[in-house]
Amino acid sequence: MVPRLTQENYDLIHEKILTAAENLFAKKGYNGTSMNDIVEASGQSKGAIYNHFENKEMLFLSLLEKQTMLGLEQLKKSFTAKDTVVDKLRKVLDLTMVNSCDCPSEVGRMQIEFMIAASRIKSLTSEMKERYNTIHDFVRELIDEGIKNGEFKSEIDSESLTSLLYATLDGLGLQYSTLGIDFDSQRLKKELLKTVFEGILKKSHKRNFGRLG
Amino acid sequence: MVPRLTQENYDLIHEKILTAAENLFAKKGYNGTSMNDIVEASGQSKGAIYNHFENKEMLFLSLLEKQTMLGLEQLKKSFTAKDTVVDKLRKVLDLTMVNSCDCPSEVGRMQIEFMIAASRIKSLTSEMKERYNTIHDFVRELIDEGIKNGEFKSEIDSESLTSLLYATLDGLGLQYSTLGIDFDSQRLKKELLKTVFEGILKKSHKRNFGRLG
DNA sequence: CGTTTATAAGACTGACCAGTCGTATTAATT
DNA sequence: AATTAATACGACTGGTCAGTCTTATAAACG
Repeated sequence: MVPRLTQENYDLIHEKILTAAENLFAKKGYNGTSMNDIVEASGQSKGAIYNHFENKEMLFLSLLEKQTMLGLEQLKKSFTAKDTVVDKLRKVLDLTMVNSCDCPSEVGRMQIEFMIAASRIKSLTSEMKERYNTIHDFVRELIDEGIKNGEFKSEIDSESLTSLLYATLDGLGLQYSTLGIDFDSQRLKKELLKTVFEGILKKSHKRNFGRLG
Repeated sequence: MVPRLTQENYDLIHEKILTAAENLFAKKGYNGTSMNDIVEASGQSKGAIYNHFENKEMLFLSLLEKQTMLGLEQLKKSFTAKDTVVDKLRKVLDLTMVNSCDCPSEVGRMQIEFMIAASRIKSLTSEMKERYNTIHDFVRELIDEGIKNGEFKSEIDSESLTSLLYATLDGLGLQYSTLGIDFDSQRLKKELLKTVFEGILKKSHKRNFGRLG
């Protein structure tokens, strides 16, 4: 390998492309953003972009991968030793609701849009599934932990419940981003927690939940 | 007006276009279906299609409108006098889960795709919002009825709960149609009902619910 | 210093697609 | 039968866009 640029310059360009793409996808969506838009915004040439990323889809997946990893990392860091599972789930909800409802970065929206575009393409679907499973498993493990440590009723089905929780968040994000429905996300979050935890918490833990919720 | 065709012929062509479009949108999605596809499948000319529908978006909205109305009509017909609100909500869920999870017609999927495409266009967003409100209000009225007749706890917020319920269904449909996640929809439905109604039903109604759920 | 080669540049290509427009057809009217 | 006008027809247009390809540049190396 005889690179034309130093590693730092290469990385700089890589980052410039990613940053420009991230802003554009967030602002104009996946389909609404053309590669030429990214050329213009990044100040890099088309040749450069196609040298760094195989195609538009792979560029998007890189972005998604990065965001997922950052999100999970952030969550794990925020967990403390004395957090109950409910506390932890509340933190997951905090992060996800910010992304899906207040949409500062519109991560949720562009992800949903891409999922739909990608769902026609087999290779991409499996990559998206993997990413979905990463997050899904993270939540399911928390719920399992709650069953094990006696916070939640033992008869609940953690698999189904995870699907439902995650689907709800996806759905809220979808409604927000497509219809622009201005949810009072704080109130909604409270209601979601109250309703769901009312159904799954053991009686002995409900008083404790009420104090915190 | 001096129509070339008899009203019956006109209606026949109208229906042919709608039927062809419905199948194509369901199979290939909104973006994946070109007007030429619809020309081919319907056996009608482009001119004919643009004579019947202002443009692709309006054709799609006609379809959506029709499906919404049919769905609500079907629901209302299925309600009986001795149905509790829980029974009625279960019927709503039945219909929606069939559309969003078993996806025989992929209504949910193409709707979601269109919502995303349409959300960049102001005029369409308001039409989608109207449609959303129709269904949302239908569910909210049911929940209010449940609060009034004493089935549900009086402190629940019917507005938030409706958003949550509907978002969950949208989210499940999204996950199914984009990731092809093969939910056991019967199990999920049970879990959703159990969790949510555990949280909102008054104690005096819970035994009754358990018998039915 | 000249060769090699990874990388960048950006004009260009080929395919697609929503929508138009001039023409043809035929039902209703006179 | 002739006229009128709603409707159908389908080749065509103008524009978009992902991705390619040729050329240019500059870092590394002998």
